[in-house]
Amino acid sequence: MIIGVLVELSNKNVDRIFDYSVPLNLQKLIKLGIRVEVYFGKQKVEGFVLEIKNNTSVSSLKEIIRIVDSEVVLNDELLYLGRTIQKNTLSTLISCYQVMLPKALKAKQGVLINKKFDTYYRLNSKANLFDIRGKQQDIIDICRKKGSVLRKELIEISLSSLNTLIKKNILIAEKKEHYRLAYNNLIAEKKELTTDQKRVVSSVEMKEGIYLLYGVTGSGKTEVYMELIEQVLKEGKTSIVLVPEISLTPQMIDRFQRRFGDNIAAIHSALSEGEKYDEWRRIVRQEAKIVIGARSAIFAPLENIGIIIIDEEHSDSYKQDDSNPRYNAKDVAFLRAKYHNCPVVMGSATPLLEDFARAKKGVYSLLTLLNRVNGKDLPLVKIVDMNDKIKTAKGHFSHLLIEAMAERLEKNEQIILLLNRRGYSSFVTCKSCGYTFKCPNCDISLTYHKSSNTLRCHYCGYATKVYDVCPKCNDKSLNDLGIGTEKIEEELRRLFSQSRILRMDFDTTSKKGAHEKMITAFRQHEYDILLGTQIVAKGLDFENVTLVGVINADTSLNIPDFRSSENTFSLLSQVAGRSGRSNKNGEVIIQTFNPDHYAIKYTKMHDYLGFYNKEMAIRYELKYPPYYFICYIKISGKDKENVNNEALKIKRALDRNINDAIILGPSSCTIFKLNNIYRYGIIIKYKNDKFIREILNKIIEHYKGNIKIKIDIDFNPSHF
DNA sequence: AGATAGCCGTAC
DNA sequence: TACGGCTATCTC
Repeated sequence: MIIGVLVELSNKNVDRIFDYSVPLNLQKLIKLGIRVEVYFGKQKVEGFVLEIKNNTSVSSLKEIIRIVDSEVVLNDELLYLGRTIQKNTLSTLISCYQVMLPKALKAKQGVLINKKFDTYYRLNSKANLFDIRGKQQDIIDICRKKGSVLRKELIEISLSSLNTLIKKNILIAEKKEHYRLAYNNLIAEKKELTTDQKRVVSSVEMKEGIYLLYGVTGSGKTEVYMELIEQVLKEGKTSIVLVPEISLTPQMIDRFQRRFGDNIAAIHSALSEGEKYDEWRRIVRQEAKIVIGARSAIFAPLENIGIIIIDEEHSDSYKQDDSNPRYNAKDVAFLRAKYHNCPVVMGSATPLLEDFARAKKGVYSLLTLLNRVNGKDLPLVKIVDMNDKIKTAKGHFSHLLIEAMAERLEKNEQIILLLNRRGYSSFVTCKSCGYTFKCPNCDISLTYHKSSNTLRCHYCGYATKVYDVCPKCNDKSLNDLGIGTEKIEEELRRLFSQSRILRMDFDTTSKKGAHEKMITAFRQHEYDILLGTQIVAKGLDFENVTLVGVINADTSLNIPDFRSSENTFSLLSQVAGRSGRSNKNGEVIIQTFNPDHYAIKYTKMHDYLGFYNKEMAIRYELKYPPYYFICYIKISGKDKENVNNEALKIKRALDRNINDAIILGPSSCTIFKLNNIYRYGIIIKYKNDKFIREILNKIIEHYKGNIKIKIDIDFNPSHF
């Protein structure tokens, strides 16, 4: 028997199959997708068995050292997914398999994470139970009753009696594996669905198909998901629910647990690697049938999947963009749904433009929920023009916002304040009028480069000198790059010294469980005002919140990214949706330097369709998705000259080989120099991807032996 | 990734 | 001619 092994080394030069022979005694244990340990050169490495065959062209074969797993870790479906993701993302095949598995199963890191065991005792059936009294008798009674009893429970009766019984060979110890997490298996009531929700549920056919559920904030999308999952569960099938990490709160998990008990497995970043490993094994053993998790949960080793749900589908967190493989969990969801012949349901109050376009075109089926479950209208949105100095006397707070806050506090209602920090500090804004420098070619904010003291466009490479006077208002207050939550908190305490203020941002929530505690405290009205960054915008459901204030709507508008308007509209609409979710009417106040910007205007009107039409026209004009696909190529290395030269060579090669595409760059990346590595980017806008991967593959092949130049390729990047 | 073989410069 | 650093090549 000969097997083809993919070794666990992340290098393009060894990212292929190497043949090994298998000693006779191990042959019957070899399966596709199992891991083996082999000598590779002089080093011992682990690898995945991807081929089982009888012959090879290799003249001298080595034998494998051992089989690592008792069970297959990559089933046929996962093996297939890995190959497909490799083809689509042009990453190494090994990285595609590694991304599917918990770190505990990764060579090197894995050895530190073990399964946890508990000791149990049971009665020795051959033991002589004559002449036993007192506490020993109590222990024996419990063991007789329960069969197998946890050591801890018996110690509570008497440690010495337990030890005596063990010594007399009356009790036999057993090791049982235990999971680090526990779920209640009590299954609670479910809510009666509204007519709207029922209509949506009944429109989903349980076969291959992609649905886009467009439902306004508070329209009860989660109830729809749970109803669909219940149907699937009744058929004996399994489900995956993807949510952005930020909205995978304990409340969310709790909600699913109350409905589905210990059928669920929740995978999120707050879990330790050991806990993730345990959840993974519960899934493999088919003990968990509903997997809830962020991006990587799409690789849950479930069999017989009946539905895949993608909540907040507009979220950019479904795309992995910081390391290889740069995959999108949505694409993987579509592959898995096809494999299992089941539907994918993607839901959002502000669907990603591309997805709504596909729904309109009929590629996806559109489902809508236009009314809130509570029967109330969406909250009233007021816009404050911060250019108007008379309105903004008190620091970052307009009079209108201060008055509205005072009014709500008077009524003992709660307030959420959003400090928009997205894209913080990369662009230059005028402090007095809010003017931002933009690229004349791309309509994208210019980024400040300190080293050369220039403003640059990261799309086309356009560069200009930094002005010290604002061209719009001639004021000399350029370059004030944003504000921090601490500063706002200070102002707040001065303005509302009687109120209880809770600040929530990435600094205050980094500790395990801190996020949950804060949310619970706010829900129980231990605080009046919740001040935070994006973290307060998503999915939270507080019934006493009647006012949402946005301190600065503009920062995310000025990000040098063609999606900045969409992201701003999305963020503002989402945070607005936190207001008035229960029986009290809600209000939203948005402070901005760009009151006439369409992203702000359509937020005010709660008009997703209006925004969609306007933004689509711009995308068409500027040749952005969904009219064009985008591929971003990053070329990096230590030698600036060398990197620049190679980037130019790549650009020329692309120009020669691709004809119906627009190729921009090379231009320097947002962080041009990082750890002494220089980075250049090339953007390809294309319609037909047939030849793109072919030529990019050749470029990768050409540079794979070159240690000086690193090439990263990102198809459909979520941002630049 | 990590080991090794080949190539060139410099030091005696 | 001996040593060392740099680079290209190979690992079943």
